[in-house]
Amino acid sequence: MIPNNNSRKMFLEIVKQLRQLIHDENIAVGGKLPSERELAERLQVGRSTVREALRSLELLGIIETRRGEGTFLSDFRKHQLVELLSTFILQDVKSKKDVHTTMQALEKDAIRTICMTDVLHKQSIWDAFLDKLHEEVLQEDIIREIIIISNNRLALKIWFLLKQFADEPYHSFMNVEEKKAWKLLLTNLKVGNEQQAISYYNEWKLLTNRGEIK
Amino acid sequence: MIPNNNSRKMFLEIVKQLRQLIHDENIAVGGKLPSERELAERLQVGRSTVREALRSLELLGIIETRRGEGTFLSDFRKHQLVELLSTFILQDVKSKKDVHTTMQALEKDAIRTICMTDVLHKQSIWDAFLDKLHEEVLQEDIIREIIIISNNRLALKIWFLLKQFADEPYHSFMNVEEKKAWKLLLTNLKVGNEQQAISYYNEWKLLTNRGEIK
DNA sequence: AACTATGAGTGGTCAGACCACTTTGTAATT
DNA sequence: AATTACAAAGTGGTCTGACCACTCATAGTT
Repeated sequence: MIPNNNSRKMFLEIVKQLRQLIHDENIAVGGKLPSERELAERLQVGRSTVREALRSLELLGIIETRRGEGTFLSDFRKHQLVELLSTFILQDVKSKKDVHTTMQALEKDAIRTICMTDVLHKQSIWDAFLDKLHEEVLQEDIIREIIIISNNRLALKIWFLLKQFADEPYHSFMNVEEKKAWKLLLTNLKVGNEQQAISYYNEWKLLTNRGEIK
Repeated sequence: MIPNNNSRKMFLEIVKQLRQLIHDENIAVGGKLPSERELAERLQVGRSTVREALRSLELLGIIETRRGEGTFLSDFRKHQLVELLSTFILQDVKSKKDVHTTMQALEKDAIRTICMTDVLHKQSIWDAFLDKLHEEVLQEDIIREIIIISNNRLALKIWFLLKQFADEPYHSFMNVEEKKAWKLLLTNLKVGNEQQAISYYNEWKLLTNRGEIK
């Protein structure tokens, strides 16, 4: 229960336990964490050790501290940590390509899952999406909805994380051709035609890659 | 020169200065940084403040510390962020089913990618794998190889991470039936027959889920 | 009722003390 | 002379206690 062995790095253990604590106490974004002194006592470590863990999470943008007030869980999906880290990490083209490839894997799987599940593709929501195509619609909005409906929250979260590293097609509006591909995709989706749906997905992907040189 | 104002967050300043120091002294990857005590004196701050900055960089994977030896600049291209953030993301995902589903999405995509790419499926390595099936072989070993060959390092990283949360089929050896399914899978894989390969993949998945109640 | 002062609570920083571990140099042994 | 054993120095890991600066609620004053 108490891994206070010396060989292990205690501050990493505290990071782990903080994660657990946030989950157990159901602390929401913006919520307040226990004070450093209280954490030290509860976790049976010195305050400096707690601080090392907290400072690490702060640099990551996971928490936010305000002197005199306390430590708060922050919305790390927004903050600039992605920019900070991307300068170190996903620099080379190969990595960016991996991001897109992996996102496509998740997207296709969502489509396939929906096609194979009666209760999912036989929903009236697809007609609502088809209507939406007459308005201005962002590429990412409709895809996000599809992944949501596929009912894999983990995949959704990973996809959401990756999207912040991906730049190209997701933040733009659809043009006429893309809307056409989506119309065909959705039409096949709502009758559970996996083959055709994936086929039109691939067609859409070819369209969004306009201008990109690989 | 010395921003020891109280309003500013000192440890963030130290992070900045450490980056400057690494640049100025031209410390290469694997090189040694000054000791914590020396840094504290040179930067005119307490050792604990230096440590908070160092621990942050360590959690980011930018530096590496070895007790008794010192602090070293590490290769930050092996990004730790996906692991870190994903573990924080995974906290509120209760269902392990999502983990399995997502892993399967990555696995299937690797198989499909290989089938669709001549240079990948027309490799002699598949014959080597078929030979291996005569020995004791772990489920995860062969899948890992497939994802590696699909040449998406990000997907591999995510898959590897998820595997730590998934216990069921991956850590066990194959039985006779599973080997049979794999044999058929690999046979179709090496001729690029995507449909059949996926089909036998699904068959294998049914086998590994023996005893599991969903 | 509005304002002020005070104190409790919180994060920010520092100094000093051990501990555990690695390396290195030196003394003892062979 | 070579090897071994041991002691010391250096390093990161952790804890403690002490201030400081700041925020906030509240008791007290006007």
